Amino acid sequence: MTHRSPAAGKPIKTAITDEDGIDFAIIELFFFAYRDFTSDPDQILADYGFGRAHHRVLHFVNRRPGLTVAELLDVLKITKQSLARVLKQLIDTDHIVQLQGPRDRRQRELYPTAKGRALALALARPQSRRIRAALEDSGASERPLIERFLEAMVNPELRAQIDIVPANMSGKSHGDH
Amino acid sequence: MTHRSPAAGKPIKTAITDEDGIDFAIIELFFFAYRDFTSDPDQILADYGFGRAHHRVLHFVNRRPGLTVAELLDVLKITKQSLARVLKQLIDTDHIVQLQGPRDRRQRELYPTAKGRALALALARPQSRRIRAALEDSGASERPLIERFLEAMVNPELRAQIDIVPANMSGKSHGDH
DNA sequence: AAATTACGTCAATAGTACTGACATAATTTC
DNA sequence: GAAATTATGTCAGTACTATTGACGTAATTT
Repeated sequence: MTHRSPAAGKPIKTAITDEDGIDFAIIELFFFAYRDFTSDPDQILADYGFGRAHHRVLHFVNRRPGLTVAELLDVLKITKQSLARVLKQLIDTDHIVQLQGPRDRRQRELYPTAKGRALALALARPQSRRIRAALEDSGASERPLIERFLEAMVNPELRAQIDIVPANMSGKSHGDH
Repeated sequence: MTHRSPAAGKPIKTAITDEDGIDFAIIELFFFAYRDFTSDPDQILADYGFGRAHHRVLHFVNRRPGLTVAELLDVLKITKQSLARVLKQLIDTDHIVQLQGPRDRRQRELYPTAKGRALALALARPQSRRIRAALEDSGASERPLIERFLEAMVNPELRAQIDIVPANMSGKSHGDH
């Protein structure tokens, strides 16, 4: 089986290019960029026995303290069962606490503890450093443009999730969407 | 267990912000953007019984026809065993063929078939559309800037992988790195 | 009182990844 | 030519993240 099987098609020896107007350059850059962007926190998480799923939960609980389980599922686009294990571990290790919802007592509002806040910051630090360096490389004044591009990459109907974020205003000023 | 366990820390009710100079806005945008960017091909892949791993292999074999297994492992940053199953499936379904290396007969050069090329294009099409739309939203002239930013997000020592790509020159002209 | 909602949990399964070990063929080195 | 190294393939075992389906409980709504 080291060679081609009898019914196999002929090998194409030319590289795929921008034929059909496909933007392979940016597709590939996006893959590499995200691969390395997530590699920073992955190393820290390994020390805790956590994975990427824990990071995402921790991030959003810190960003929107008091969100409910249902809201978290909606943001992460995963199922209840997938969240269960990860959330349980974060609660057992005292990174997150849940409080009974004030209006609806069935709901669990999720909050970070001091420990959970500290870990979220530690995980975000190398990512933020990478972003700052990349912004400087491409001209520091270009931040709003990068933000607009990334936001435009998100499905329009899901962009509402972004703007839920309470207070990330430090010169954003993109009130035009 | 619906409430806090006795030893649990106190809930923090304020949202994490740009304290410590952490760029949460872009961290989060990058997560959302990549989530939706990969959701397009994921739907197509499901029809074939393939996953994201198949997509990545297919992409790079089309981008660098004739690359060897070792080179592919290096680009994907996964292990031989992880690649094995995915690559075998792509070969069995006649999307990829392997030829004996001309210089070194131990090597397997990987090439796409017409079928594999077609699938790679089909997977890239919605992603490219998304990128084009996002570029238009942020001003069509900003493409080189977005490219520079994404490239700067990649680990410097790994940037060599990007430039291996044979011919994606359609007005790139960023020969300054 | 009945239906619905929010959440939790159990069981079974899948996809992607890992480490470690071992085998084979081809090339390189001594 | 024999020995070491290299490129690849494969086997066994494990882990993490995710899935679907089913069921249970408490609280709210109808």
